[in-house]
Amino acid sequence: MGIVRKTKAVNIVLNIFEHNNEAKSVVNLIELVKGEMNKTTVYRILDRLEQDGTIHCFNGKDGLKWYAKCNGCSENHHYDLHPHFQCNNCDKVECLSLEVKIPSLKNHKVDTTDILLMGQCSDCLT
Amino acid sequence: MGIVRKTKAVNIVLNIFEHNNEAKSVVNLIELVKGEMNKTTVYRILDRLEQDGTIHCFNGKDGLKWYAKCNGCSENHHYDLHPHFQCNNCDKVECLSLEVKIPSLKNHKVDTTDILLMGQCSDCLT
DNA sequence: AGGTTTAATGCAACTAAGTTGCGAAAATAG
DNA sequence: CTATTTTCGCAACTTAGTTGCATTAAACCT
Repeated sequence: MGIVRKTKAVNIVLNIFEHNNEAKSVVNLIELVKGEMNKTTVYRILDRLEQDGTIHCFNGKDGLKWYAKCNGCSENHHYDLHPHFQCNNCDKVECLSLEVKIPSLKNHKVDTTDILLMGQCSDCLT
Repeated sequence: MGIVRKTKAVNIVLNIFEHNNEAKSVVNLIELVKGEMNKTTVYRILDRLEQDGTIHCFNGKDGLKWYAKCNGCSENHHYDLHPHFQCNNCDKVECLSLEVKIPSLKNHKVDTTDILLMGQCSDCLT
């Protein structure tokens, strides 16, 4: 069970994810809402939103935690298997709506994947 | 330019990677050589071995740095594009020698990939 | 071999991400 | 409007990883 009360802080964080579709690092989120709430609160709200299936979590290229809005996820099912792209130049992360076929492994059960492509984004290529 | 001097500490670290083929987290490596060298030294040796193409670096499921021996890498070319598998139960990481086909993205230049599969390893399945 | 150069190490102090415990504040139920 | 219980703020903490500097030890040179 994730969010049970719609507090001011929860709304602020939700707003950020609803206004643009970009993934955000926790560090960046904390910076964005500095003055409006405490960093502990940010971590806790993100946890709860993730449990609800509202957002999903993954690791960026430097091992930092990133979050982005979910599309079609619920508390019980996380369809987070899409890859992410992070720009080596501007650090921006995009969710990619591609299917990446993972060949099945013998004697292994694969539950989730974390696929990060790195390179130059369209803005930084020009 | 990575390793220029074969010191006692370098040999200890190299030995660990040569003796078994498993990937190791930096945290685990520091624990393994505690008493024989300083953690700063471990980080610096790993940096240098990576520059030489002897080992390669990737992020584990919790954002920690992991290293494993390279196969066919050199200082100038890193063929590290193979995926890794990390067990959700015992945390062990394996290098997978599979090709994962990444569909090309328009307006993006993909330089490297970091692909982590997570689930149950063969030891933990039985 | 012995002395010199310079890479590598140890140590301590630091940075930054993320966590924990607890008392206070604020949603929501009744 | 009050009581209950979640959520928040704060401060203190943990842990991964980094930095600067003085010391040690490879390797190079005659």
